[in-house]
Amino acid sequence: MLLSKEHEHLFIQAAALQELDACGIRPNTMSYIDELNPEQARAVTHTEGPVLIIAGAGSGKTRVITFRIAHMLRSGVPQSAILALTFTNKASREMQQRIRELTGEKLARLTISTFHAFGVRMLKKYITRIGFRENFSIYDQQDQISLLKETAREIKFPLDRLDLNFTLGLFSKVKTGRARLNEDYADLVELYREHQEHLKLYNAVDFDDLIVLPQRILTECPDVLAEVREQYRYILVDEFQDTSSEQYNLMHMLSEESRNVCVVGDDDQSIYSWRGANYENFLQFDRHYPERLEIKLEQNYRSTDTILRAANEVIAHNTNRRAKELWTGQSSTVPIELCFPEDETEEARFIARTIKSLSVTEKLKYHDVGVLIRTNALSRAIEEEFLAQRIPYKVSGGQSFFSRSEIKDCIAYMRVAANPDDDISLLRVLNTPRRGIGRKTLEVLNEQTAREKTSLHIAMQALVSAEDSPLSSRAKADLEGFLKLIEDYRASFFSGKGIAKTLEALVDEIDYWQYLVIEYQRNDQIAKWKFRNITLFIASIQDYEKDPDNLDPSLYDYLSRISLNLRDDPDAETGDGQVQLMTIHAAKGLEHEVVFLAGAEDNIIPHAKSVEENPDAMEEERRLFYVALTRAKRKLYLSACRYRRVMRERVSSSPSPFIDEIPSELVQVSELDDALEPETAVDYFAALKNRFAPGA
DNA sequence: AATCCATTATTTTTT
DNA sequence: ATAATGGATT
Repeated sequence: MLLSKEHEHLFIQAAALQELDACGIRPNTMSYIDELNPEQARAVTHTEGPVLIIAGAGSGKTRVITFRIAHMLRSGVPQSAILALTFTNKASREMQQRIRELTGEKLARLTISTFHAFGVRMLKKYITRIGFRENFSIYDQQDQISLLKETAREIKFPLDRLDLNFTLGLFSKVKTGRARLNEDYADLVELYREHQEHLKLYNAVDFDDLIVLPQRILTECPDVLAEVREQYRYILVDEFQDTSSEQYNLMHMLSEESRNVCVVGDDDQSIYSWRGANYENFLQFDRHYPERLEIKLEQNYRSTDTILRAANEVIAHNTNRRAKELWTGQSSTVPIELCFPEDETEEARFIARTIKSLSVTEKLKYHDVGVLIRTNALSRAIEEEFLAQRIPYKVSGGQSFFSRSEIKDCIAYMRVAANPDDDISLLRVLNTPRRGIGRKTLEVLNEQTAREKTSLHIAMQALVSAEDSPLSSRAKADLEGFLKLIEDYRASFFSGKGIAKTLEALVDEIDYWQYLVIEYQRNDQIAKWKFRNITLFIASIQDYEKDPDNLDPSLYDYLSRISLNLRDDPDAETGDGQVQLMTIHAAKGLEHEVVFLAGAEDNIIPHAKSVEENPDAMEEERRLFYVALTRAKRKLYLSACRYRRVMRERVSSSPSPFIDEIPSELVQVSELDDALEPETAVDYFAALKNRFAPGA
């Protein structure tokens, strides 16, 4: 190919104009075409047939996708015919928002959702076709771990020989066809079978099922397949590099006939292989859609030349990638800044101080700053410093509001009301608050469930009414009371009373407040704080119920939102004027004027555990580092501590090997001036005190 | 038989 | 620092 860059552009521009012509749209009515470069325009206007868009970091991918959908709508494609699949809920919300702004239309019939949320939609509609009952529960990792423990106990699998996380990961691979239970894992075969059987018994599905079961429906019910294909004639997949084989298969099933499928991705930003993301999908796409149009977006509009060169150099060390070179017109003399703080406290202090001074000297707004970390655990020191320095910040990800024990208790009650066979949730609330149902009673119940192959709820009903019940009359009475509670509130949740109102009454009836007071008698502040969280939770359910955009506000719908993280976190504030603190994974797709990468150390990135488990992970860790670098628009800071507190010990730490892959002329090592002013020290303790004892 | 209390091991990333 | 487990206590 001897065409110069400009010639190539002209050539592609001409092709884009032709596409427009073919749709009967005159270019001058499509003003936004002028805002796109030729490749982008082509990607927007080529709506028929398969398209593969390789979109480098910062190449305007989101613009292309939103413009493309807007363009299709303007060309007369009905909203209901379009299915846009994203990877995270944040991405799908954002896409919805941007398209709404662009078209100025209500988008009630447009489907933009994550693969998992789409799976839930399908299951809600069709799950009875494959022998499941309605009102299924969705089990997250936590629930799955509890279930695995229960199952192991039941079949007397020695718990101390069971690595729960490893086993769960293996089971997930088995279910999605990425591993087999061969002779190495012969002892796990029974456990796996029992585990799956329990899921079905409890009318529960896991995250993998959300992708696998819809495929089963489509395979077993040709009428459903035809119906769904007929509806979604245009399919778009964002973050294609993060799709798993199962997700790919689902997408392929839907688009095989219409062939209008557009996938957008960047292999250099594939950072979810631990969740099944499969690089092979690019090759698979080439095979399944040989007539596809391939478009490469390589012009970067985000970062300075310095940052981009560093990122390019780093990622070039990976061997497994499609050739690609990002370029930008934005030259810069501002170097990447690297520093070596003594420990994580000093690192946090450095970050906080730098942000403060930039906000004065450069008039930088807090929300233009992103602080990236490899693991959630690294956030603590930084959060404490931000609190001390009164820097407003927002953490995305990590321990969310919904994983607090008091909220989980509420959710478990709601889940049991929706699906009484959900043993895992039932076990959680059975004796919370304490109602005298303890170990011995549970033993009897467990015997019954194992013998009769039923859920706990059914076993309880049987034992309460049985004449020759092995239970004491007191235990019987306690169980009976519990069953009646569940039955009453189940009815109430499904009556017109409202979810929030019912939950409020339930919390009141079980006297959860008293329970908190007893559980936390040494610290009544905590009890107050937790009860306040419940109040917030109830209020957020009320908001959900009042929201006119929710077509069908039911308990069931609300619970699936929560399981998919599709919810409005009452903790999350506007985000305006707040420094964004998050993991690199959570930062994908975002950009910030100034980025700090904290903990750029060996064993953190690359993460020791991930490399130890799987040597191939090295390249993925490098991609992760690459993603971190390319989030920055103007200025990038890297910091690597000399020592770090790991658990309770202070261990020495060395810089990440990836730092050495950045050309040294792009980097400036900066000295730390670590004088801590006395009044800041006072503030620090005041802030801490305020944090742990609010209002005191 | 249920609950209380001290000792022990445990931290990757997310739908 | 937190959560789960096992032994002592009511």
